[in-house]
Formats: sequence, C-alpha cells, structure tokens
Amino acid sequence: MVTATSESAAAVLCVEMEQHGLPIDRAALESLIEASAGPRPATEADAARGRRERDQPVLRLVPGAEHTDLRNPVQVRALLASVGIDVPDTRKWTLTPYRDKHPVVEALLGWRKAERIATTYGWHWLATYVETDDRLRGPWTACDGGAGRMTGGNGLHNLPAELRPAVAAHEGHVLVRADLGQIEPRVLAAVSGDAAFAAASRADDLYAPVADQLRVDRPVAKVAVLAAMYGQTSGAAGEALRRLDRTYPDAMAYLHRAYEAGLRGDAVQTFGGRRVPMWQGPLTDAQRAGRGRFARNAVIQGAAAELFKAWAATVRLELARLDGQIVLCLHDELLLHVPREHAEQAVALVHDTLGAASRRWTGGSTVRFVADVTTVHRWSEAK
DNA sequence: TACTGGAGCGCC
DNA sequence: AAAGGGCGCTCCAGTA
Repeated sequence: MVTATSESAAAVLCVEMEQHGLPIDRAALESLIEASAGPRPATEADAARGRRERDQPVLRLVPGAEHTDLRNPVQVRALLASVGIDVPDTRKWTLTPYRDKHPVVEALLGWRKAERIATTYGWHWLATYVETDDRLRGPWTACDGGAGRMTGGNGLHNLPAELRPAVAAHEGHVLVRADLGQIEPRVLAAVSGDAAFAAASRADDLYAPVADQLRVDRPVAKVAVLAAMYGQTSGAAGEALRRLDRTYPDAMAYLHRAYEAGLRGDAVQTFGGRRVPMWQGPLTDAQRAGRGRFARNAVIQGAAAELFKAWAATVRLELARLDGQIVLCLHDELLLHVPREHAEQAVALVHDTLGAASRRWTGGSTVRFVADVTTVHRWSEAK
C-alpha cells in the first residue's frame, strides 16, 4: 500500500517536473559550453570547421594521422597501434594506464571529455531543451528500467559536473539540495532485517562501525559493502567480503538469495512488493551469473528507489505550502527551488519528511536514514 | 532512408 | 579464471 501510494505520487511529481523544468543561468551555461565546444556555429560549415579545430591538437601529435576520424573507434585503435599502443578497445579505463606512454593518449582523453559536451550537451541541446523562460525541460518517468528507478531525459539525469554551475536559482529563490547519505547500505539493513547492520546504520558514517567490526580500514570496508551489493567478488575486497558474511549474516544472506534467484531465472521481489522479472532464454554460465548480479543489485536499487519516492512524495506535498517546487530527482538527491524567505523552513521540512517517510516505508525499523541538506544559489556549490 | 547494435561516456 | 548494478545520449557501421 505504501508502495502503490508513493509510486502514483511519483508519477504526479514527474508530470510536475516536466512542467516546471530545471532553472538555468543561461549566460553561465553559454560560457561553459563555449569553453568546451567553441563559439556557437552559425552554419553547418561553421560547425564542421569547429570540429576540425577541436580534432587538430590530437591529430597533430601523430605524424601521418591527419585523416584519422577520432569518432571512429576502429580508426582510433589503428592510430594508437601506429605509436606502439596495442589495445583491445579504446575505452577510457583501457587507455588510462597508457597516459604516460605517448602524449596522444592524454590528448585523446581530454578530447573525448570536451566532445561529450560539444555533442550531447552543446549548442543544439541548449537551443532545443532550455526554453525561453530559462528552464531545462525533459521527459520524466516514475518507474523505469530493471529495478524501478525514476529516470529523466534530455540530460536531466546525466548532466556533466562541469555544467552544473549553470543550474541556478532564479530571482528571489534559492536551491535546496538534499542528498540521502549512504542510501544503499542503509536500505540493505532495512530490507534484510539484519540487527547488526541496522546498529551500524545508527552512525552518521555507516562505514566507520562496519570497518571496526571487520577490523579493516574504512576504505576497505566501503569497497567490500559496495562489492557485496553489486556482485563483485574479485580484487582487494576478497577477505573483507568473507568477514562481511560472518559479521552481517542476515544482510549477506539476503543478497545471496537474490543472486541465486537471478541465477535460476526466477523473478525477485523488492521490499515494497514490486516484482522484478528476469529475462529468459538460453544463457551461457557467464550470462546467468550476470543475471544473478542484476538480481542482487535490483533488490537494493529497487528498494532504495521506493524509499526515495516515498520521501519525494512527502516533500512535494509539504513544499507546496512554501510555494516551492521539486525541480530534479536524482536517485538519492532532491533539488528544490524555493522562495528565499522560505529557505530555512524548506530545509527543516526535508529532514522531517525523511524521518516520517522512512518510518512509514520500513514499517518502523530501527535503521536510520540521513540527509545532507544545503541551501545554495548554484547546484555546484553544494558540498 | 530507417532502424539496430556496439562503442563510448555522462550521471547515480 | 574471472566475474561491478542501473539509466540516457550520441556517433558510427551494418543491414534491410
């Protein structure tokens, strides 16, 4: 019942966010785009010249590579081979170890970053989706994908950090940014009913008591917990993972059961009662394992989405009294646009509603959820 | 010409 | 032996 209510409230919220849009400082956005993509092209020929000018500093580093198309991975691979770098693909994490081997690697990675903004978030994007009232608008869906998160289009959900200074409150308003802290492990504590893990959630930093219990350093504890939820068992987390099994048996068993269901191809159910089906068909062992990892993560990610929506729905209701709007939902983060004179009340509201929503959603567990809340002018100023 | 899948990368 | 989940977006290459 809680789930049905918050899912439908989230759908209403999506319609509202599509109407409200995300407030933008247009001049700031223009100068950030210009810094990466160059000046706004007037014609198609102008745009082509701009592309050549962006490519030049990379191509210049390799003699004979003038005609390489940097947008074609096959050609990029050949270019790298010509300077003695033999790689299976040209992804960033593949190339990163070669950064010092030849200057073209660093140049290429920098080019990719700028090219991302030039294409996906460039002048065309600005003209199409930032409307004349300086609001960025895109489609929202309340429950999408494997585990049922909210999703947003037109860049609302994957705006590069570089451009975030351009998301700014309009005249007379502030942005209230609220982040759920360590949401996934806290959700695991709640849905698994693991008493020891729930006790760890009482801490502001959940990983600190976990590290103490496991007798490892905090970074190791964090990697191990994340690895358990994502299904990674290789790497440095190995021994810590075994200790997790002993220290938090109920939480780890919960993840293990989901993994086994995924292996078999059985649907899993989230804490809120939503069924997450598994894809069927003849699968290799590796593909079945992949489905197991998906299931393992889906029960966490999906439950986190449910809690988030229950919270957002409550914030939405209360915020209306302050003439505020929810303008962005980002999995574990809410961005509110609020009249300046109501900023303090909005901050208090966000904390209060989290307490109420999490108690309602968990049915009264002792797991603690925390939010980091800041009042800012620009989105990028928070934290 | 229109569509699909892969590569690649942005965010969580 | 090795094994990290999800989404959206753009470009390219191959196909119908």
